[in-house]
Amino acid sequence: MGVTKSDKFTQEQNELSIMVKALGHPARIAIIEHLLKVNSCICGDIVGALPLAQPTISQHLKELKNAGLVKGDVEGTSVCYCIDEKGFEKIKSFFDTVHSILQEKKDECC
Amino acid sequence: MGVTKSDKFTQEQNELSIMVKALGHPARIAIIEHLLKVNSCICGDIVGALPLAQPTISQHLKELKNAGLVKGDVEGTSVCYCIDEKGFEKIKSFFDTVHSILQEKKDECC
DNA sequence: TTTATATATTGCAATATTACGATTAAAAGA
DNA sequence: TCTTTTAATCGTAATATTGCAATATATAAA
Repeated sequence: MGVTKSDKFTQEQNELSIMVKALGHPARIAIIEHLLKVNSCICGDIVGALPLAQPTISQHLKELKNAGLVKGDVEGTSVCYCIDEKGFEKIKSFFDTVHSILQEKKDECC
Repeated sequence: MGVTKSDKFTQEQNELSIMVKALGHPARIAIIEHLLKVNSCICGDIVGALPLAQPTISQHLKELKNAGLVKGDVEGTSVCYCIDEKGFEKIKSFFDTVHSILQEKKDECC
């Protein structure tokens, strides 16, 4: 039905999947990579750097913001976007845990 | 248009986003967590462990398999699913990189 | 105040995803 | 062979996502 049964899963599972899902699009990966590359935080010139129209990028930025992966500071007419470390820490800690569990039980599987 | 413009992004961005996207659903997070919990690899009793119907889980497993995050070994009538470490290594290495870049440029941002 | 600039929002078309009942396929056992 | 068991596939309904043109909004500059 196109509708995820969120109520059937834990809050942690839902929260994690929302953050991870926000990175499940090449444009949003590209936005994050761009924000990492320019070493101060960057404004709307993300639009110039990506091959998508301004409204599309604005929408992607909104999703990244909702997921807690990006912050936006208004500065006059423009907006300064930058990475929200807290979100990335949460994701990283999940994958770190997966990795260490896999290390422990090395070779038990297929 | 509901269609991602993959051709406008790098192969790495596309591949990473496909793997990450596969984890962008609470059921698929739950499947991975389940596979980590049972310390030998587990078969179709994932269906018993999750609050979704068998065809739905089969579909989620297929997506995880396509993304290279899970492997399935046929064993008679049943199938033994387990985590594909290689996929998780790739994802982890992305988030490790993000983390270390963020460490370097501590406090430059918003 | 008018104008220019930068972003966000709206509305919509095309496509993708989620979920599951019904069915099929494939191997094991009677 | 027939039956049972397990998992995949098909078909379909409901909903979500992607992308952009057009438009709105908001601040700065003239």
